[in-house]
Order: sequence, then C-alpha cells, then structure tokens
Amino acid sequence: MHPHTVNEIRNRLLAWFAQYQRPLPWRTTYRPYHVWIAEIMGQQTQMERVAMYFLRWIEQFPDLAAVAAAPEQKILKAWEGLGYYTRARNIHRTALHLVDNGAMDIPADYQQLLALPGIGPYTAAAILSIAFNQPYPLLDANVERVFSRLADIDSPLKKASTKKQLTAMADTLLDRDQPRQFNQALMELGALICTPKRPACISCPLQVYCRAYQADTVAYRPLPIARDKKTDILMACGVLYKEDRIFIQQRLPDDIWGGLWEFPGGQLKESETPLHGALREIHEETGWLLERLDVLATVTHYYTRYRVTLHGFYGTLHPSCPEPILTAASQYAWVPLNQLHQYPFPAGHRQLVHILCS
DNA sequence: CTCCGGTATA
DNA sequence: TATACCGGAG
Ligand code: SF4
Repeated sequence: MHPHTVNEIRNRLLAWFAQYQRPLPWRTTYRPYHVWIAEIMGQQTQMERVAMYFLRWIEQFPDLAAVAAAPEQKILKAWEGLGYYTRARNIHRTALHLVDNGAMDIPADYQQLLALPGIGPYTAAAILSIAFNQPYPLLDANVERVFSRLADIDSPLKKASTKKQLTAMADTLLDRDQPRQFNQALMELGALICTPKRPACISCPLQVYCRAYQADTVAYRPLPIARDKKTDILMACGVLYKEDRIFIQQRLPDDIWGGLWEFPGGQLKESETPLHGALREIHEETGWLLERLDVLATVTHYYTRYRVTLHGFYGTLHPSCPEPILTAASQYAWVPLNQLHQYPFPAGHRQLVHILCS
C-alpha cells in the first residue's frame, strides 16, 4: 500500500469517526478500569448491548476495589444475560489478584495484560490503545471484515496466512500518533458502516480505496465460514417446592453456565421420557426420590451448536425431607418465588422462572 | 431458526 | 488447529 493511500485512509477514517462515533459511556473519560470492563463485556457481544450492562456495572462496582470486595454472586448477577460467564468470574479473579498485589488499576503493559485471565491478544491491544493511547494494532471481527473487503481478500479468515496478512495490514495502517482514535474508528466503521450484511458502502469514507467495492465482491467478503450444524439436546428439570420455597442449586464453576443457579435436572438418556429423565436427574443430583411431578412448561433455546429443549416439571417435597446430597452443584438454596429473580439463571431456566412468576 | 463474536484449552 | 463457551437481534 502506498504511503499516500495509508495516509488518506487514516485521515478519512479519523474524520468519519470524529463525526459519527457513538457516545458510548466509557468514551467520556477512557478510564482504564472502564475500558477493561467494556472490552471484556464486548467480547462476543455487540456494543449496543454492552452499554446497558456497562452502566449498571459501573454503578455497582465503580472501581477495581469494589469488584474485589464484591461477592462472586453479585458479580454473576450483574452479568446475567450477557453469556460466557467465565468472563465475569475472570474479572473478579483479576480484581482480587491486582488488589492483593497492591495495584490500583489495570496494568499498562502488554505481557502483564496477556497474563490476566480473560485477556487475549485482542483485548490486551484494545486496552493499551483505547485506555492508554499506546500504539498497539488490533484485530477483531470488525477489523477483519473491513480489511478483507478493503484488500478484497480471497482466502478464509481462519487460515494462518490470512491472519498474517491481516496482522500486517493492521500494523501498516495504525496511526501511531492517535492509536486510541484510530483503533476505535476502525472497529466503529465495521460496526456501523461495513457491517456483515448490507454494508453502507454509499456512506463509507473508505469507498474509493476499497478493492472489494471496486470488484463488486463486497457481498462475498470475508469468505463465509462454514457453520456447525445444530445438534438436538433434550433436557428435563424440576421446580421443587417445600412449603412456599423453591429448591435451586448453583452450578459448578468450570462447567457450562458455571456459577449460575438452576433447577435440578439434566440431559435425557436415549429414548427416556422427559418425566422419567427429570425424576432420575433429580435423584442423581440431590438424592431425592419424587413420587410425582407435573408438567410446568417446555422452553427451547439455542447456544453454540446445540438446540436445547428443556422440559420443566414441578413437584412437592415433604416439609421433613432430608437435606440434599449435591453431586452437580456447589451449593443450594431454598428461595421464595418472589426472590428467585435475585439469582442469576441461564437463559433456559430464566424462561421457566419467568413462567413461574406469571 | 440463523447469525454474530474473543479466549482458553485440548 | 479445532472445539467449547452464550444470548438476543433479526
Ligand atoms: S466500501 Fe463498503 S465494503 Fe468497502 S470498506 Fe466501505 S463499507 Fe466496507
């Protein structure tokens, strides 16, 4: 790429960003703590959704010390609905670790950032450039899409050679005088103009330099990635009442939906009925043998490559029933219906909570 | 129901 | 290098 082109792309991008950037809440002060939280929330998550969670988070946890002082339960509740719950637990771990070592803030060093749980190459570069205005090039899905169109790249994004080419582009184009603005501008363009579907090339400041636009290959860039086909999973669970309280248990930390709460249950065995599966899972996970369960509702949700159909039942335990013997949970609680919403639930179980409350 | 998106781990 | 992790918009 000619130096003149590089310069033009930078200038056009920065001018566009200055005019059209979204007023995201961490963009007022660029406090490192704010940028860190926003970037972790932004992993695998659209920024529009992040903004709402971010504001609620900062209200509850205004700084690193507040995160460190908070119980994990409160952290997970603030994260409920964002998904990838390891991210929330990693924020907590990081805050604890930094405060323990006398740090007041997130480090401004690439290797130190990379060593923190939940921070990979993208997030480390994002924090350094956006919070500390240091010249680190970065590659996220937005940038990869913009670059693959700008250079009309005709090879799959996951190939190592393609990644190398994209990394080189990021390095060449980065405006080292204003990395904070430049990196954000690139990602913002990908989020607002150079979108995955129907990009607004007509309003794009880079159109005159865009190879894909010239070749009319925009719709085919980046090369589509083959998606996994969905696998069906059948599950069943039971909402168990003891007088006016409901039994819930907290999932093991390193499992899927780690640290979130749920009704006891699990995956059905081959050709097992939902009723039988619910009875069996409840027995395995708590030791309780229910004599009867009634149909509550069935909900469906999707995650990664699975389509989960969750059959919800409800049943009653005798007031003098023994304490549960947990085999799939770290702790349990007996909660009145109107307090269920205080606990973080996975999306599927949250649908059941919603049905119970209505 | 498809689509979108970084990190950790095997 | 492949796969697991998530939820909501559209
Ligand atoms: S012209 Fe279209 S495809 Fe090219 S960078 Fe701009 S929005 Fe993306």
